Amino acid sequence: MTEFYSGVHKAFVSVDCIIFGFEDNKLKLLLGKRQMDPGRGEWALYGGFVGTDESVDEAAHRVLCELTGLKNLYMKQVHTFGAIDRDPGERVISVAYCALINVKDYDESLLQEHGVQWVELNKIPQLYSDHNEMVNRAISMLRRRISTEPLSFNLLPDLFTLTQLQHVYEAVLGGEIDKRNFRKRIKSIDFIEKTELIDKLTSKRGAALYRFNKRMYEEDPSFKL
Amino acid sequence: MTEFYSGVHKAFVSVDCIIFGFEDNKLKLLLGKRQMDPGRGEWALYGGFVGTDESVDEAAHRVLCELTGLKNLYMKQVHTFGAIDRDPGERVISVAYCALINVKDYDESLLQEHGVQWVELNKIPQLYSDHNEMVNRAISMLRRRISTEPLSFNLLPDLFTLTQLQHVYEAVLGGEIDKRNFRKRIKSIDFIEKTELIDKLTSKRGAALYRFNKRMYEEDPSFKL
DNA sequence: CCAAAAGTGTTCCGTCTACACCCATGG
DNA sequence: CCATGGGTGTAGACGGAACACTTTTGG
Repeated sequence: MTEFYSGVHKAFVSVDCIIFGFEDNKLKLLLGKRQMDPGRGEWALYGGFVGTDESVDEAAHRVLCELTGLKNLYMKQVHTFGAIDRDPGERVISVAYCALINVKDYDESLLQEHGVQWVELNKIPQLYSDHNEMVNRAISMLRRRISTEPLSFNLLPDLFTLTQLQHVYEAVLGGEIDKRNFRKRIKSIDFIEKTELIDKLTSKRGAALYRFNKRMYEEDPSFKL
Repeated sequence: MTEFYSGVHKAFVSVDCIIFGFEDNKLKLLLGKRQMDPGRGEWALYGGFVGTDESVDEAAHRVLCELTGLKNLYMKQVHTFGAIDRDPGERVISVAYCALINVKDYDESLLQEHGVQWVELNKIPQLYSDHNEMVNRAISMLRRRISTEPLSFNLLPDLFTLTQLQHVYEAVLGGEIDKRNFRKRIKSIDFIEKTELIDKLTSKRGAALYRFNKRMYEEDPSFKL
């Protein structure tokens, strides 16, 4: 109940982004090699410091936007990491954020520019400091939430086929899903709308394109898959 | 990927504790009136600053121990709050922690000493700064997790009756539970052990006392209630 | 002897799971 | 014409929900 500003030390506060994307039916994340000390050259998450003129959430969105050029992406706090020596240089407390992006929205040239690349989940190297732990927590969180919140659409284009959607669930949950059971459940969900459009890219016959109706979801935000 | 220690500001980092207890078949939390500016006299959570010589998790345990005298309590990070003006004085980023304690372990005289008291969940007043939001998040987290993790035992003495246990679930989930179905499920859980002891305090007939076998749970940490 | 809490099984219903074949089309 | 992915229904198993009466004993 007591607060003394004096005699209490301050710390740097940073954000680190665990950025998931979906490509080639695989879940991937965006990693790069650190271009600064400490830890130069090590694989790491993309991050940045929280400034005076922004909240922690705003800092996370700013950093993500610096990297991707995209705003208003899905982003949720995962956990705050505060071990004394987690940063070898200074006392830095870091708030990890999980982001989901549609890989097709991502400008490829920015990958080069920021020195980051998409890495498959099962090929994640050892990362700087406690970043592997951040990734692991983000993955568990994603697995837990994907069945109760409409997250999967953030990894796909606005229009998607049911096969694509199923592949997202398979990639996140790590297992095969029965096609007929999956589609049965989807049919019972009002806010996944079938459009008149047909995707002819992935099959000769063509597959119906669906859309996530956010407005309808918000009217009745119950979800179970 | 870049980190500049220079030109980046530091912030105070604090922890705030949402402390749940179970008494009179009600879920309660420990609140007090702030004894310091800013916000002196307002209802608030108990908190403190993170020191140089401790991790954020350690700070949370230290603060909780200052208040209750108890160590090794169940404690989990809830969320980090980082709005620019959440503290009217300085830039303070606060990590909220949820703790579960057995009210009977708690020394009543400490309540007076620290100026805190047990408040029923549905009688929570308006709190200082963003503390109401912290409480709300902690409650949702508790509700979500109590069905998949063996949290309930932290709110009870080592030995408890099934009726007590059921009351904990009813208080947390907010609804009545069928006694027979509840007990059927408990019977199928190996790590909730029936002892030979009988509690004669709450009923004339006497009720069997049970115990949470932590070792057994850790061997097979699956749980669903 | 009665009030008060402990303790005990069965039936029903909805949900999840397993499973195999036909369709449309581009090359 | 055939290879490729798209699309569809049913039956059986399982788990959760509803439901009422007997037991014990202190006062």
